[in-house]
Amino acid sequence: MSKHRELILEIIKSSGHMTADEIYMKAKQIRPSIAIGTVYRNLGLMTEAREIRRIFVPNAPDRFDSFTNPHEHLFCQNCRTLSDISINNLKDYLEKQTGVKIIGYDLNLKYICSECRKKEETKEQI
Amino acid sequence: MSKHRELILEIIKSSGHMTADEIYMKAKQIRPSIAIGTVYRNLGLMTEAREIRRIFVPNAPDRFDSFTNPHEHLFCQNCRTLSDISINNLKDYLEKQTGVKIIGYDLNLKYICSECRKKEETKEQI
DNA sequence: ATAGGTGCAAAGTCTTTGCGCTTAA
DNA sequence: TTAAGCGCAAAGACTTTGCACCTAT
Repeated sequence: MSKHRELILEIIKSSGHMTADEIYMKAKQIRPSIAIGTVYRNLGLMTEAREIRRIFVPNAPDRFDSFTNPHEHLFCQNCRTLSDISINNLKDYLEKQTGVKIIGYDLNLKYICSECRKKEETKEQI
Repeated sequence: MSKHRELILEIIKSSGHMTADEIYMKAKQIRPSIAIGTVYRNLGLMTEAREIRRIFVPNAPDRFDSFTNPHEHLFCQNCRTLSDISINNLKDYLEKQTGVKIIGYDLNLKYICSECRKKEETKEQI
Protein backbone atom coordinates (compact mmCIF):
# COMPACT_ATOMS: atom_id res chain seq x y z
CA MET A 1 0.00 0.00 0.00
CA SER A 2 1.54 3.23 -1.19
CA LYS A 3 1.76 6.50 0.71
CA HIS A 4 -0.92 8.11 -1.38
CA ARG A 5 -3.21 5.16 -1.09
CA GLU A 6 -2.82 5.22 2.67
CA LEU A 7 -3.60 8.91 2.80
CA ILE A 8 -6.71 8.50 0.66
CA LEU A 9 -7.96 5.71 2.88
CA GLU A 10 -7.38 7.87 5.96
CA ILE A 11 -9.38 10.69 4.45
CA ILE A 12 -12.26 8.41 3.56
CA LYS A 13 -12.27 6.94 7.05
CA SER A 14 -12.17 10.36 8.68
CA SER A 15 -15.34 11.56 6.98
CA GLY A 16 -17.46 9.29 4.85
CA HIS A 17 -19.43 9.83 1.67
CA MET A 18 -16.97 12.04 -0.12
CA THR A 19 -16.75 12.43 -3.86
CA ALA A 20 -13.46 11.77 -5.64
CA ASP A 21 -12.97 15.48 -6.03
CA GLU A 22 -13.57 16.19 -2.36
CA ILE A 23 -11.06 13.52 -1.46
CA TYR A 24 -8.61 15.00 -3.93
CA MET A 25 -8.99 18.49 -2.45
CA LYS A 26 -8.40 17.23 1.07
CA ALA A 27 -5.41 15.14 -0.01
CA LYS A 28 -3.95 18.11 -1.82
CA GLN A 29 -3.86 20.10 1.40
CA ILE A 30 -1.63 17.46 2.93
CA ARG A 31 0.41 16.47 -0.11
CA PRO A 32 0.06 19.22 -2.73
CA SER A 33 1.70 17.31 -5.56
CA ILE A 34 -0.98 14.64 -5.70
CA ALA A 35 -2.89 14.33 -8.97
CA ILE A 36 -6.58 13.73 -9.46
CA GLY A 37 -5.76 10.74 -11.63
CA THR A 38 -3.94 9.14 -8.74
CA VAL A 39 -6.97 9.62 -6.55
CA TYR A 40 -9.27 7.99 -9.09
CA ARG A 41 -6.78 5.21 -9.73
CA ASN A 42 -6.49 4.35 -6.05
CA LEU A 43 -10.20 4.64 -5.46
CA GLY A 44 -10.75 2.16 -8.25
CA LEU A 45 -8.17 -0.26 -6.91
CA MET A 46 -9.42 -0.04 -3.35
CA THR A 47 -12.98 -0.55 -4.50
CA GLU A 48 -11.95 -3.67 -6.39
CA ALA A 49 -10.05 -4.91 -3.35
CA ARG A 50 -13.19 -4.25 -1.27
CA GLU A 51 -11.28 -1.99 1.06
CA ILE A 52 -13.80 0.73 0.35
CA ARG A 53 -17.23 0.93 -1.20
CA ARG A 54 -18.34 2.99 -4.18
CA ILE A 55 -21.75 4.56 -3.79
CA PHE A 56 -23.64 5.43 -6.95
CA VAL A 57 -25.78 8.50 -6.63
CA PRO A 58 -28.18 9.18 -9.47
CA ASN A 59 -27.26 12.30 -11.33
CA ALA A 60 -24.27 13.07 -9.15
CA PRO A 61 -20.67 11.97 -8.85
CA ASP A 62 -19.91 8.70 -7.09
CA ARG A 63 -19.07 8.79 -3.43
CA PHE A 64 -16.79 6.57 -1.41
CA ASP A 65 -17.24 5.00 1.94
CA SER A 66 -14.98 2.95 4.15
CA PHE A 67 -16.33 -0.55 3.90
CA THR A 68 -18.08 -1.55 7.07
CA ASN A 69 -21.34 -3.40 7.24
CA PRO A 70 -23.84 -3.12 4.43
CA HIS A 71 -26.07 -0.16 4.96
CA GLU A 72 -28.35 2.09 2.96
CA HIS A 73 -28.13 5.72 2.06
CA LEU A 74 -30.47 8.63 2.45
CA PHE A 75 -29.92 11.41 -0.03
CA CYS A 76 -31.36 14.81 0.81
CA GLN A 77 -33.00 16.24 -2.29
CA ASN A 78 -32.39 19.74 -1.03
CA CYS A 79 -28.83 19.96 0.29
CA ARG A 80 -27.56 16.82 -1.46
CA THR A 81 -26.07 15.41 1.73
CA LEU A 82 -25.81 11.66 2.08
CA SER A 83 -26.53 9.91 5.37
CA ASP A 84 -26.28 6.32 6.50
CA ILE A 85 -29.16 4.21 7.61
CA SER A 86 -29.36 0.50 8.06
CA ILE A 87 -32.26 -1.75 7.21
CA ASN A 88 -32.09 -5.22 8.65
CA ASN A 89 -32.05 -8.10 6.23
CA LEU A 90 -33.14 -6.00 3.29
CA LYS A 91 -31.43 -8.33 0.85
CA ASP A 92 -33.30 -11.31 2.25
CA TYR A 93 -36.52 -9.36 2.08
CA LEU A 94 -35.92 -8.42 -1.55
CA GLU A 95 -35.09 -12.00 -2.49
CA LYS A 96 -38.19 -13.26 -0.77
CA GLN A 97 -40.40 -10.67 -2.45
CA THR A 98 -38.98 -11.18 -5.92
CA GLY A 99 -38.16 -14.87 -5.82
CA VAL A 100 -34.86 -14.01 -7.49
CA LYS A 101 -31.34 -14.77 -6.31
CA ILE A 102 -29.84 -11.32 -5.85
CA ILE A 103 -26.12 -10.66 -6.09
CA GLY A 104 -26.35 -7.19 -4.71
CA TYR A 105 -28.25 -3.97 -5.05
CA ASP A 106 -27.94 -0.22 -5.11
CA LEU A 107 -30.54 1.68 -3.19
CA ASN A 108 -30.88 5.42 -2.88
CA LEU A 109 -33.58 6.77 -0.65
CA LYS A 110 -34.61 10.32 -1.42
CA TYR A 111 -35.84 12.50 1.39
CA ILE A 112 -35.55 15.94 2.95
CA CYS A 113 -33.24 15.96 5.93
CA SER A 114 -34.32 17.50 9.20
CA GLU A 115 -32.21 20.64 8.79
CA CYS A 116 -33.71 21.38 5.39
CA ARG A 117 -37.17 20.55 6.65
CA LYS A 118 -36.76 23.08 9.44
CA LYS A 119 -35.66 25.73 7.01
CA GLU A 120 -38.71 25.04 4.88
CA GLU A 121 -41.01 25.42 7.86
CA THR A 122 -39.39 28.68 8.84
CA LYS A 123 -39.75 29.97 5.31
CA GLU A 124 -43.42 29.05 5.28
CA GLN A 125 -44.03 30.98 8.47
CA ILE A 126 -42.57 34.16 6.99
CA MET B 1 -46.30 17.81 -28.55
CA SER B 2 -44.03 17.98 -31.56
CA LYS B 3 -43.60 15.32 -34.22
CA HIS B 4 -40.26 14.22 -32.90
CA ARG B 5 -41.44 14.10 -29.36
CA GLU B 6 -44.35 11.92 -30.43
CA LEU B 7 -42.03 9.57 -32.28
CA ILE B 8 -39.70 9.26 -29.32
CA LEU B 9 -42.60 8.44 -27.02
CA GLU B 10 -43.82 5.80 -29.46
CA ILE B 11 -40.39 4.18 -29.53
CA ILE B 12 -40.16 4.11 -25.75
CA LYS B 13 -43.61 2.60 -25.50
CA SER B 14 -42.85 -0.03 -28.11
CA SER B 15 -39.88 -1.44 -26.22
CA GLY B 16 -38.95 -0.26 -22.78
CA HIS B 17 -35.64 0.30 -21.02
CA MET B 18 -33.79 1.87 -23.92
CA THR B 19 -30.83 4.17 -23.58
CA ALA B 20 -30.94 7.59 -25.21
CA ASP B 21 -28.62 6.34 -27.91
CA GLU B 22 -30.76 3.31 -28.67
CA ILE B 23 -33.80 5.54 -28.95
CA TYR B 24 -31.86 7.86 -31.22
CA MET B 25 -30.80 5.00 -33.50
CA LYS B 26 -34.34 3.76 -33.80
CA ALA B 27 -35.73 7.24 -34.42
CA LYS B 28 -33.10 7.85 -37.08
CA GLN B 29 -34.36 4.88 -39.07
CA ILE B 30 -37.76 6.53 -39.29
CA ARG B 31 -36.71 10.17 -39.54
CA PRO B 32 -33.05 10.30 -40.56
CA SER B 33 -32.59 14.02 -39.96
CA ILE B 34 -33.19 13.78 -36.23
CA ALA B 35 -30.30 14.84 -33.98
CA ILE B 36 -29.13 13.20 -30.78
CA GLY B 37 -29.50 16.54 -29.00
CA THR B 38 -33.18 16.59 -29.88
CA VAL B 39 -33.59 13.13 -28.40
CA TYR B 40 -31.92 14.13 -25.15
CA ARG B 41 -33.86 17.38 -25.04
CA ASN B 42 -37.19 15.65 -25.45
CA LEU B 43 -36.30 12.89 -23.01
CA GLY B 44 -35.48 15.54 -20.44
CA LEU B 45 -38.71 17.41 -21.03
CA MET B 46 -40.84 14.29 -20.98
CA THR B 47 -39.17 13.13 -17.79
CA GLU B 48 -39.90 16.45 -16.13
CA ALA B 49 -43.49 16.27 -17.34
CA ARG B 50 -43.68 12.74 -15.89
CA GLU B 51 -44.70 11.31 -19.23
CA ILE B 52 -41.76 8.93 -19.00
CA ARG B 53 -39.43 7.75 -16.31
CA ARG B 54 -35.65 7.97 -16.23
CA ILE B 55 -33.94 4.91 -14.81
CA PHE B 56 -30.50 5.36 -13.34
CA VAL B 57 -28.24 2.40 -13.81
CA PRO B 58 -24.97 2.46 -11.92
CA ASN B 59 -22.04 2.69 -14.23
CA ALA B 60 -24.14 2.73 -17.38
CA PRO B 61 -26.16 5.21 -19.39
CA ASP B 62 -29.63 6.13 -18.18
CA ARG B 63 -32.56 4.26 -19.60
CA PHE B 64 -36.09 5.42 -20.25
CA ASP B 65 -39.37 3.77 -19.58
CA SER B 66 -42.93 4.73 -20.35
CA PHE B 67 -44.38 5.72 -17.02
CA THR B 68 -46.77 3.09 -15.78
CA ASN B 69 -46.97 1.86 -12.24
CA PRO B 70 -43.94 2.05 -9.99
CA HIS B 71 -41.86 -1.05 -10.34
CA GLU B 72 -38.31 -2.20 -9.73
CA HIS B 73 -35.54 -3.24 -12.05
CA LEU B 74 -33.36 -6.29 -12.30
CA PHE B 75 -30.05 -5.69 -14.00
CA CYS B 76 -28.19 -8.71 -15.31
CA GLN B 77 -24.52 -8.38 -14.40
CA ASN B 78 -23.57 -10.48 -17.36
CA CYS B 79 -25.55 -9.31 -20.40
CA ARG B 80 -26.55 -5.91 -18.94
CA THR B 81 -30.20 -6.42 -19.77
CA LEU B 82 -32.77 -4.71 -17.62
CA SER B 83 -36.01 -6.41 -16.61
CA ASP B 84 -39.05 -5.28 -14.72
CA ILE B 85 -40.20 -6.71 -11.48
CA SER B 86 -42.69 -5.34 -9.01
CA ILE B 87 -42.47 -5.46 -5.26
CA ASN B 88 -45.67 -4.64 -3.44
CA ASN B 89 -45.60 -1.68 -1.10
CA LEU B 90 -41.83 -1.44 -1.06
CA LYS B 91 -41.96 2.26 -0.31
CA ASP B 92 -44.19 1.66 2.70
CA TYR B 93 -41.86 -1.09 3.83
CA LEU B 94 -38.83 1.17 3.53
CA GLU B 95 -40.54 3.98 5.40
CA LYS B 96 -41.57 1.62 8.16
CA GLN B 97 -38.09 0.15 8.45
CA THR B 98 -36.27 3.47 8.45
CA GLY B 99 -38.82 5.65 10.19
CA VAL B 100 -38.13 8.30 7.57
CA LYS B 101 -40.57 10.00 5.22
CA ILE B 102 -39.34 8.97 1.79
CA ILE B 103 -39.96 11.03 -1.32
CA GLY B 104 -38.83 8.33 -3.68
CA TYR B 105 -36.06 5.89 -4.27
CA ASP B 106 -33.87 4.31 -6.91
CA LEU B 107 -33.32 0.61 -6.60
CA ASN B 108 -31.22 -1.56 -8.85
CA LEU B 109 -31.19 -5.26 -8.20
CA LYS B 110 -28.17 -7.07 -9.56
CA TYR B 111 -28.56 -10.66 -10.65
CA ILE B 112 -27.75 -13.13 -13.38
CA CYS B 113 -30.66 -13.67 -15.73
CA SER B 114 -31.82 -17.17 -16.57
CA GLU B 115 -30.31 -17.13 -20.08
CA CYS B 116 -26.90 -16.20 -18.75
CA ARG B 117 -27.22 -18.69 -15.94
CA LYS B 118 -27.91 -21.45 -18.44
CA LYS B 119 -24.88 -20.48 -20.46
CA GLU B 120 -22.74 -20.58 -17.34
CA GLU B 121 -23.96 -24.07 -16.52
CA THR B 122 -23.24 -25.29 -20.01
CA LYS B 123 -19.77 -23.83 -19.82
CA GLU B 124 -19.11 -25.59 -16.54
CA GLN B 125 -20.14 -28.91 -17.99
CA ILE B 126 -17.60 -28.62 -20.79
C1' DA C 1 -44.55 37.41 -37.66
C1' DT C 2 -43.53 34.69 -34.04
C1' DA C 3 -43.02 31.26 -30.55
C1' DG C 4 -41.60 26.79 -30.15
C1' DG C 5 -38.87 23.17 -31.95
C1' DT C 6 -34.70 21.61 -34.42
C1' DG C 7 -29.85 20.43 -36.19
C1' DC C 8 -25.39 21.13 -35.31
C1' DA C 9 -21.47 21.46 -32.81
C1' DA C 10 -19.24 22.90 -28.81
C1' DA C 11 -18.80 22.39 -24.19
C1' DG C 12 -19.59 20.36 -19.51
C1' DT C 13 -19.04 16.78 -16.04
C1' DC C 14 -17.16 12.87 -14.31
C1' DT C 15 -13.87 9.32 -14.96
C1' DT C 16 -10.28 6.56 -17.07
C1' DT C 17 -5.85 5.84 -19.13
C1' DG C 18 -1.27 5.97 -21.86
C1' DC C 19 3.23 7.38 -21.16
C1' DG C 20 7.48 8.56 -19.47
C1' DC C 21 9.44 9.56 -15.01
C1' DT C 22 10.19 8.64 -10.05
C1' DT C 23 10.89 6.00 -6.05
C1' DA C 24 11.32 2.70 -2.61
C1' DA C 25 12.77 -2.06 -1.74
C1' DT D 1 17.78 -2.27 -10.93
C1' DT D 2 13.38 -2.91 -11.32
C1' DA D 3 8.53 -3.25 -10.47
C1' DA D 4 5.05 -0.44 -8.63
C1' DG D 5 3.24 3.92 -8.37
C1' DC D 6 2.94 8.70 -9.91
C1' DG D 7 1.96 13.33 -12.44
C1' DC D 8 0.36 15.02 -16.40
C1' DA D 9 -2.54 15.58 -20.01
C1' DA D 10 -5.37 13.62 -23.35
C1' DA D 11 -9.26 11.14 -24.26
C1' DG D 12 -13.59 8.68 -23.43
C1' DA D 13 -18.51 8.23 -22.21
C1' DC D 14 -22.59 10.38 -21.49
C1' DT D 15 -25.29 14.49 -21.47
C1' DT D 16 -26.49 19.34 -21.89
C1' DT D 17 -26.78 23.66 -24.26
C1' DG D 18 -26.12 28.07 -27.19
C1' DC D 19 -27.29 29.59 -31.49
C1' DA D 20 -29.00 30.31 -35.89
C1' DC D 21 -32.52 28.46 -38.66
C1' DC D 22 -36.93 26.59 -39.69
C1' DT D 23 -41.83 25.69 -39.45
C1' DA D 24 -46.30 25.41 -38.20
C1' DT D 25 -49.68 28.52 -36.51
